[in-house]
Amino acid sequence: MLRLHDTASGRLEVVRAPEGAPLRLYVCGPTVYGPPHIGHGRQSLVYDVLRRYLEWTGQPVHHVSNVTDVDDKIINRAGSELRDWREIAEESEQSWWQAMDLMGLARPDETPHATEFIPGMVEVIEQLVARGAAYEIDDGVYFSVAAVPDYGLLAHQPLESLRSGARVEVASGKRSPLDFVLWKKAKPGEPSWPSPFGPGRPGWHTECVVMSLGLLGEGFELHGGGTDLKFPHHENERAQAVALGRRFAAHWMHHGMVEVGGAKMAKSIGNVTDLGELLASTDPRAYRLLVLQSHYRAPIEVTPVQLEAASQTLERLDSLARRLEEAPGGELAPAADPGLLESFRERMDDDLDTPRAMAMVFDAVRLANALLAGDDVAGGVARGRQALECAAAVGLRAAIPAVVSEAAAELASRRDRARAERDWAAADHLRDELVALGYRVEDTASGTRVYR
RNA sequence: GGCGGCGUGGCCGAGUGGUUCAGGCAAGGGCCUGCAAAGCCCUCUACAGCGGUUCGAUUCCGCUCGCCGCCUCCA
Repeated sequence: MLRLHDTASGRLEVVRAPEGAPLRLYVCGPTVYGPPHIGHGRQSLVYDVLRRYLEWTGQPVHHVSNVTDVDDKIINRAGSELRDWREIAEESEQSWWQAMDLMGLARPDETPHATEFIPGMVEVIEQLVARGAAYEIDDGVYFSVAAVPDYGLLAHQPLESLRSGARVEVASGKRSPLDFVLWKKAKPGEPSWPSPFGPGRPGWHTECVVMSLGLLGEGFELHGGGTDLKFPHHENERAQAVALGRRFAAHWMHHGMVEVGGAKMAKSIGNVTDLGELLASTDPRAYRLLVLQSHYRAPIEVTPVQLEAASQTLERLDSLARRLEEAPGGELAPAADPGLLESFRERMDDDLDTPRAMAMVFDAVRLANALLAGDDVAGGVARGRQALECAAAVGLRAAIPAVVSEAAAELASRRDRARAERDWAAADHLRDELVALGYRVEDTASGTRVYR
């Protein structure tokens, strides 16, 4: 039974779908105005892990994640590059999915685009105006936070204290500095859609309300996103739903930021590492492992040193997989002792304690290796398979050794013959040849093992 | 100013009121091996500081110092 830290209550809460139904998960996706950075990568990994884990336990998931494809940032970039805003959005989204595929992420079941839901958003805005929760002024339609008695629930601050800290300028006509724009009236040259308030485009906070409720339904189980979205984005989503009289997310989860030298990585600060860059230079699994080795709510540093350490760790997983593949009688290994799988689930169910879960996995890896090296091969295989299964449950797959070329296989068997004849010079020479071909060479009880 | 979080061994990074432990990386020693690689074993015994509670605190409470996040766009 999964329990997660719920941002709304501040406590661990059981997150559960109705019997037999998929667990409905909504995650705030990217605004596509540039290539994804490693912070986006972490986010996608966190929810990929959650989703895979749930599915592994037999709980299906209905995962929706939006794509904000119309927004000031996109429009501004289009303006400065003298290009069509749609082109920016499309190309940025492409690079997004490219990176996600490279990371081995299961795509969300649905990826709604803001521009596809504008009529629905206009409808919601009209309803909010009709209910007195929104008002129109010169430049747009604004939501009145005063209309929601428990505004500040996610921020854990009363309206008054949020207002006193507000750094945002009071737009002319806004009733409260915290009021936020629902509909932006178009200026000349800006993309626009028709509405009763004149041509314009929606503000950012409305799309997620319309898409999540529309695609998942009221009271969907879980809404996620970066901790920086708690306020105001998620607060404002929720405020709209409340003002509409609709049940919104039952639970909220927020993941921590990627930091650089202790400071949040953000495009606005300029300390951003491109995700594509990282994936080009590292085994993408290393980033997944790095994410798994820290808790999702904690901030993480992603440095070359850490990625290198993670890659080394991965090598333990991969070498175990090679060993299992060759273990004599592996097919006859006894059924896995459920002990590890049970404790693994316990750790995961406790607010996705992936660091401890991973510690258990690597503990099991070590134990499996010890058994395999000793006289309990069957036990080692069973234990090893458990370890690999747990890793796979969170999307971490041991590398499947590349198919060895005929030439390499020939070199390997010649080396075995040389070794049998104790012709070490020839054996070492053959090993060098294999290495030159890009293979790694290990000796095993059954002879030379080559892999890439 | 308000709200929230953090400070752990050479590095990263978990966790807990008390016997033995996170885990990984790195380092050193050993085993195995013709050598190497992989693997296994051992070593490296830390919890910012100061008080308090307690039979006992890294873990609870208070204070101090340092750092960070949110309150504006942001994953």
